Amino acid sequence: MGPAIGSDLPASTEGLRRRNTSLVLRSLRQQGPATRAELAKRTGLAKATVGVIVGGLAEAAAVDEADSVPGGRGRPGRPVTLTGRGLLGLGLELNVDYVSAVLLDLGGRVRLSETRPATDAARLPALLELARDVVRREPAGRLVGAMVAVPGLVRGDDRSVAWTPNLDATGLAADVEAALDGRCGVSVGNDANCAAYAESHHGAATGVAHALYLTGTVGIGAGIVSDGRLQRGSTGFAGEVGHMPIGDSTALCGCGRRGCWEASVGLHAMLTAVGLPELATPLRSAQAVAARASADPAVREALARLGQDVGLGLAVLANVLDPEVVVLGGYFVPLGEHVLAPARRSLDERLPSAAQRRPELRLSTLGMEAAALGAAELALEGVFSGDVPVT
Amino acid sequence: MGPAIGSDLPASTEGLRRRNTSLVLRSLRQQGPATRAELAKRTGLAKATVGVIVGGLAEAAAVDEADSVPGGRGRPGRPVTLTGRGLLGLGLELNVDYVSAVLLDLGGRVRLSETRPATDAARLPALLELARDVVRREPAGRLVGAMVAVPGLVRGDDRSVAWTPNLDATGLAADVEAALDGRCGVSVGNDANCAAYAESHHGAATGVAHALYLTGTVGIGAGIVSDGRLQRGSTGFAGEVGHMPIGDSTALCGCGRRGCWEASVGLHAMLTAVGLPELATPLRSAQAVAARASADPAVREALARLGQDVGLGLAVLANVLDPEVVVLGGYFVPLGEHVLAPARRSLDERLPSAAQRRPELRLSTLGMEAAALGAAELALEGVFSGDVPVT
DNA sequence: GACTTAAGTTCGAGTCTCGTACTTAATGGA
DNA sequence: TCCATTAAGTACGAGACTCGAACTTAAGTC
Repeated sequence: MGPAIGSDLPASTEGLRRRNTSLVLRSLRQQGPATRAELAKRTGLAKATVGVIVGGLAEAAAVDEADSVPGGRGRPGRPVTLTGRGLLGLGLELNVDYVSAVLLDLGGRVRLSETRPATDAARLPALLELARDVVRREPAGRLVGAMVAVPGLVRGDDRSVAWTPNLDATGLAADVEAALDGRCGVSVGNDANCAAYAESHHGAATGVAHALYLTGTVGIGAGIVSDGRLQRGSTGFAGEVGHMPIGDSTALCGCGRRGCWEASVGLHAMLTAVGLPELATPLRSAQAVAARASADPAVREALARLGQDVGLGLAVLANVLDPEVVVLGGYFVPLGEHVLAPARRSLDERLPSAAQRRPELRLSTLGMEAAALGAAELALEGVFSGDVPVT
Repeated sequence: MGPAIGSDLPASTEGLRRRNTSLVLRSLRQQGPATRAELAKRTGLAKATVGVIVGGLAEAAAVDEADSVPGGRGRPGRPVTLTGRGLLGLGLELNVDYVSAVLLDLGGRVRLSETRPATDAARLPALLELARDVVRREPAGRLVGAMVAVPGLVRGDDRSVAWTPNLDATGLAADVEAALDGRCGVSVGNDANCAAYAESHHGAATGVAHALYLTGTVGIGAGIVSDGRLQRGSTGFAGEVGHMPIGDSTALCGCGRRGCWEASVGLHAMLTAVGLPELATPLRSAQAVAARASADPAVREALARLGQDVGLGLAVLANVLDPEVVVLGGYFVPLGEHVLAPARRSLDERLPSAAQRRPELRLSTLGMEAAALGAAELALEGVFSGDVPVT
């Protein structure tokens, strides 16, 4: 009759423990270190239960116990901190002109991160070598999972890739799994989705449950975080906003149609509008434009028109999704307020009613490694959600 | 650090039982009646556990046991059916020109349903009286919850209403709660959201996990069901698609701006396009238009243009949300293929890549009571999700 | 140095799931 | 007709877990 809701796995008493363990972990992540007694109050669990759970977490090297801090009345508590030394998530990114890797621990600290340039046939070998290197350099701790971010359409199975521009990603998950000696499962994700997840955990939308991430390169892609979860859609292709019919309806898009949003606000449209050439990477191109903008009012003017179309598309997205924060990444970052300010204005003009407030527009703070970082965070997700046992 | 994910309530052993009970209930709802042994296979629970759980459900009059059906080898099983006589959800709708109520049991059967015309100051009293009547006529069974659907912006708390056109909904939840003698909690929901939920359980998108519902009256509203859950957004206003800048960018909207989608595809735009007058209700108006369309090619032509703009907006929504099925409700229903066919065409033209398939476009099958039915279904949700104990 | 306060642990009771063994109710062949 | 076979459902004990109460421990306070 109805669609599937909630987990469809039977819950055993061990599942119960996992659930409550995840409760403690999330409390430590969101509200910071706390004594067992405080944790009991925060989670609603009994003191005794928290004691057992923290014991298990300490054994798995997920938490560390600080010295007691005297000061108040009564026996002082010993604060428990989520350091997560023992549990690691690996995030990888396979992109058109580079590969990168981020090794993240459960405490949210980046243990290692590296980006290497790579193109064409050298790409996949470079990624596999990078993965091997990173894992080899940090032998301590258990690798909980790994995820590869790819600029393309990833199916709902989190493994197979339906379509990628300019690069081949068939068999990617299996290749990476082999490179890691099968130390953990490997999944594949869309780069915008991964970056969106990263922004909602480490970046400009940290702690925001409803966030939208927009990345600008040659194409335009979005990642949707709703209620803290990534929205994937029925086939995994949600957030493919580049070809929405928005902006200049006569603009010719790379896809052959007219009026796609990215034909108005993609990298090429921006460069044509300001009259500057494309450089080696989108980021370099945008930096050059930003540098020119401070001197040339015509460039600023062109960027303002671009920003207006950005705002127009964001108005659509805001009306549909009602996000709290919108993060702009990719080539938008160097352009900063040149695009943000007019985007805010056209967004304001397009908000439906007085009751609705404008979502906050922010710039990404994570740089090139946003996608890999988000992939790592997603690799660790199972622990925080209680799906993966800590012990 | 990160946003809240998953339930933040501690899980006790009773919670475990609720969870597994909900597992059995969902299996019965989705896959139909089954013997205890079959249920054990379907859910992954032990036979003994299923036995205990079914016992509890039978005691609460949630399931009924049929006679054993011989035929195969071995002892025949006794199929357990989800009749849900004992557990009821009440759905109400407060609309501009009518109020309605649906009393639904856990088995998904509509026990009672009624719609009464009401306007202006008589609206709220009519709703309260209707609620009292309906509950009085079905005294057996436990009322698990009630929900009121309202055409307006409902905040994330599921109680307070931020904005409604042409009607007052302040204190609505409390008033209904009082009318029901506090027999159950009452929440408030957006009518498009409720209707969307109804379509994904009883209507044209039954069993579809990613569905989009679009209602057409004077305004245009959407309800988003993603992974079986309603998407509400950060403030509860997700799906307010009427004022997206789509369609004829010069069309003047009731909100004072130009280019809103509903200025192109709302009821008034449609009537102006075909040159027919507005009747008492949107449905009547649309029926008159449909009647005229079969004779008048100019009307068909106008509806085709309208359908094109409908498809344009759906293309945007499909790109963002990737739904499996889109259900059109409200005034679109009488117009049927006059609008659907051109909408499908313009949607096809706008799909980004070969990898992506077009979502199926269907007409709502639920009629006037869609919203109230969905509200009732939502009132029962807590039982299926395991949040509300059955006993 | 005794008292107070609060953190953390120990322990027994209660609840739940699970696997195994058992009972029950049908079929099918001798 | 009777008995083996098959499969559904139940009874029961083991194991895991949470919880509250009692207890121990480590500080500050009088």
